[in-house]
Amino acid sequence: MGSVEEERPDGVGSIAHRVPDLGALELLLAVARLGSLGAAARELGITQPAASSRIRSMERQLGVALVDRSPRGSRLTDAGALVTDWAGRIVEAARAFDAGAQALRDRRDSRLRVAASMTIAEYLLPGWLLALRAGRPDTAVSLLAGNSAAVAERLLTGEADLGFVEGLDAPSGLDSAVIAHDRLVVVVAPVHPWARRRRPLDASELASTPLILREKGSGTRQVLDTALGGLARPLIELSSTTAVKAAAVSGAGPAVLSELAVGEELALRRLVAVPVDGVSLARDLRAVWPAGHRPTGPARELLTLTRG
Amino acid sequence: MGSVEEERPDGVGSIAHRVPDLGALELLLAVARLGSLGAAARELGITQPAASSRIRSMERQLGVALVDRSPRGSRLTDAGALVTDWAGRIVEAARAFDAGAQALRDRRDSRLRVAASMTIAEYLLPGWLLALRAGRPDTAVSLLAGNSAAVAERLLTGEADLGFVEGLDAPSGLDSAVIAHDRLVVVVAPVHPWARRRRPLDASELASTPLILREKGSGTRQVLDTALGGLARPLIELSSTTAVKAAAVSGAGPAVLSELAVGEELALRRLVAVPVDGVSLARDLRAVWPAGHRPTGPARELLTLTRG
DNA sequence: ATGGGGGCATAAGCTGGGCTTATGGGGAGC
DNA sequence: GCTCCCCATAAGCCCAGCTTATGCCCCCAT
Repeated sequence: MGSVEEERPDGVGSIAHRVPDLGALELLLAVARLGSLGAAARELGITQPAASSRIRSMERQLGVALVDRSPRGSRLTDAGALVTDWAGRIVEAARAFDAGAQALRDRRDSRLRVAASMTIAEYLLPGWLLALRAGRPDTAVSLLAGNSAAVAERLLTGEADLGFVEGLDAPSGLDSAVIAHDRLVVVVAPVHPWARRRRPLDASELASTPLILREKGSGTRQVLDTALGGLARPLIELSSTTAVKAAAVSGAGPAVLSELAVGEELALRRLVAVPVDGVSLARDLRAVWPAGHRPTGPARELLTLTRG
Repeated sequence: MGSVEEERPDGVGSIAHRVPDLGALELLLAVARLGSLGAAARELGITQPAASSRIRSMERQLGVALVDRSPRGSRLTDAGALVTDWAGRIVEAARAFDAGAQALRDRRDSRLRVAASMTIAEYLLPGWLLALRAGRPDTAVSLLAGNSAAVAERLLTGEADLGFVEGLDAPSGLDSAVIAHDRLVVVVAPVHPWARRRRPLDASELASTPLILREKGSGTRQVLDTALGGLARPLIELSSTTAVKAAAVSGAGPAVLSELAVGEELALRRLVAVPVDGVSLARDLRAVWPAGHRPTGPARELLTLTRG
């Protein structure tokens, strides 16, 4: 009201200006945990005035009082407790990001070299890396992402210690253990006619409908092509899972994705799963390693984590 | 190696310096979606050089090439696709944060005033608000968090249109619909002796063990006290779910929390659930409204979302 | 072949947010 | 009453990120 600014209809567009940055959120979490601005500042290696000012500017930005200050410490307000919890989820995602990014970078002198398919690297590995870091903080992990064949090759040439692939059968020359199951799902935006569909799609219907797909060569695409007999018709081909999801959410058409990739979207009903019949879209997720060389050390540790 | 910096053992402490800020992550997502730095820049309302420089500094920070630039556009590298997906999850959490924060602030002239218990406000409402915003972008929602009694009062005095509470029975004077089920769980860090325990805990054992708890008066605490006959022994009392989780994860002792609150921690094995027997820790999550006044308009919309 | 447009990079300069140091006031405990 | 631990304010510094102004490259259409 009264501000000209952009022509954005408030709620669309850059969220970064409306959400405090990660440093501020971490600070808030520290304040919640430690009960004082000064203590939180010390933990983060900044000075108390810096913490004080940062919390205050966060309160100004959000328009809500977050902490009750007193000469004996600071406690969260009710709103502050909520905000802090929401902040925790952002920070959690950031930690997963960091764990993954570090593995992408560490290529040198890593004690554990992992090769994984895209889907697994995207959705499962960061969590595993976090858990591993919790138990073995000094284990440097490197990550190479590629398709099943690339993973197998890395293992056989000794460039990787442990691999993860999705698919119906284990690559030859490798031992494997099934660690989880996955399934491709057909998803549409809630506004799409298929969202209300009860009668399952069959193979021919799926094959004759233009779909939003990953490009040829991706594991997801291969499974679908195989299931349909090489007939999947692309509406558009996109280069990343994220792009496919975004297109589907925006209503461009039906997409086919791993259920790992759309779990959250389904929960939030940004996407709706369409029942499918007569098409085998299931696949296993496997840990793989060179035949006869049971994983030891950090690799064994990681393998244990993945099976729980 | 070679840098003095902090005495932090790399992996501990402030994550904010190792993770690009939200603006950069949003930019990366836009680049992935639109296929060009310039187009992404336009969408975010910045200039092309700004986008170029920001992506470049993000690549420098992460030590990984994210996009392949060409005179005809930019595409993600393999590593970039991974990073973009991980970034998407941070941004998603940020959107939930924003939706929640906006509801905390909007107190005035909101078309839908919601009152909710802490647990529901923390874990479920942001997702609902996002979904609501997707369908009805112009619905201003305000959120008041409080215990069941407070929620009931807000509804009865007309200060709120729709409420959400957790508990065994619906407050009197209100109509209600069960929208989900919840259960308190006993959780410990993986290093805690109870983490390997097979034999379920019984009520007396739980009552005689000092626990990390929310403070008296919180809904979670009340359910536990009731289940144990008012006997829960606090090891420490903390003011927020986040603080309780952090204490439990750090191994301070067993904590009792809603399973909604610890879902992610259990999945990542940062916490382990301890089996419990002979203590009724289940509770319903209910939508509530003044008796006889079925929700209409935006309230009905939201109610539909919660049952999906 | 040639000009235009879309794509990206580099350079120079400005601004503001977030940091620091320095200082002051308020409550609790020995 | 002295001391310690809170927090707030003020003044100044610095760098990250933005903008404007260029230039190069490639493709395509005229």
